[in-house]
Amino acid sequence: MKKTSPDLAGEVTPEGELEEARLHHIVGYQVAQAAISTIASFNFLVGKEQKLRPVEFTILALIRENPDHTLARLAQALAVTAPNITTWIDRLEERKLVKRMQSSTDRRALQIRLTPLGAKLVAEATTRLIEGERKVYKNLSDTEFDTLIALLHKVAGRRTFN
Amino acid sequence: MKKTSPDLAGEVTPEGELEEARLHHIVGYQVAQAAISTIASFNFLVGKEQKLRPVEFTILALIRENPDHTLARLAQALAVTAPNITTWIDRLEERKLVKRMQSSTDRRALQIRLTPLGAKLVAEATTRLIEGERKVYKNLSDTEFDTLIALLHKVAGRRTFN
DNA sequence: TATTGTTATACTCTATAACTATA
DNA sequence: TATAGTTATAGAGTATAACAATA
Repeated sequence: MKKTSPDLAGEVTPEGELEEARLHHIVGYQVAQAAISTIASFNFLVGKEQKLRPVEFTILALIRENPDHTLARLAQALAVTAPNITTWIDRLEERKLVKRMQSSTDRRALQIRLTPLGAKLVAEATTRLIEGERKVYKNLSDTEFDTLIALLHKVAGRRTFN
Repeated sequence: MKKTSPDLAGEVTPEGELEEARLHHIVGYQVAQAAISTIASFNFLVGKEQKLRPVEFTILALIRENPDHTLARLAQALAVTAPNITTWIDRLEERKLVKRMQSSTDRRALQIRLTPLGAKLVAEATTRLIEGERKVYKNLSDTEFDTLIALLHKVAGRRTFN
């Protein structure tokens, strides 16, 4: 990679190291940059082999955690719209990974559960990820790893601002 | 919100608290969940008012940090394809926020710089975000906040796995 | 009258392929 | 022959609106 120097045209901005440093203190920026890494890591560890996208794993994981959730609550947890979640669940149901079940108390609502196949897939993917991430992110100590997860969980808990 | 109990159909998965706990130890999962929060936070703090999307802010921020980067390197930093970055830069250039400049050493390459207007926008957005996020994520102490950012930076640094 | 979920549809985003200009 | 960037185009993802069924 050859180093280049630009034709300064006068109407560009001058440098400022202070400004540069400030960007590193924005959580959203760092989360976005970290997400690029974790998505690539996911695809490397499980995505290709299990034919599972990050979103699909997250959906399965959320269903796994909240087996009695309705589609509406699942959509809220993923911050996507209702028609959107319908499409994703359609696809997962076609692959026999999840199953829509009618609520016994509210006949409008559907509840989503993993099938044994879906549960198996999530379990396998989870194992691969837990073991794989420790290797991928071996620049973090075990303590740092656990701290990071705890702090991210705190961030994720905040969903409303006013 | 009414609590419901599903019609168990026999082919659904039984529960398992151990499995549930394991999901929380996947960095990618926690990053994805945190990103939902930080994107919502961004839109609340600057997105609407400055008509800037998270991606656009990230692009401007990256240009701000690396003013001599070529489009190719910018695309790599964002993990998007070349045609994709062309479109984003087109839009930002139309708004007079960035400027393409021909490299003096490689006549194929273009280097991207912020215009004064672009630099002003990033600076303002940065200020809003730094102040705003501290309020939004007030469930984190200042120390935790700094630790989180440092650890995310470590994660973001890992981009290749083999 | 409000809510759950689906369908229809349009819009945005992203990726692949083909092209040019230059190295 | 390989690389930087653009254009053209198709596919995937997402959102809004309208609808049926139920609360």
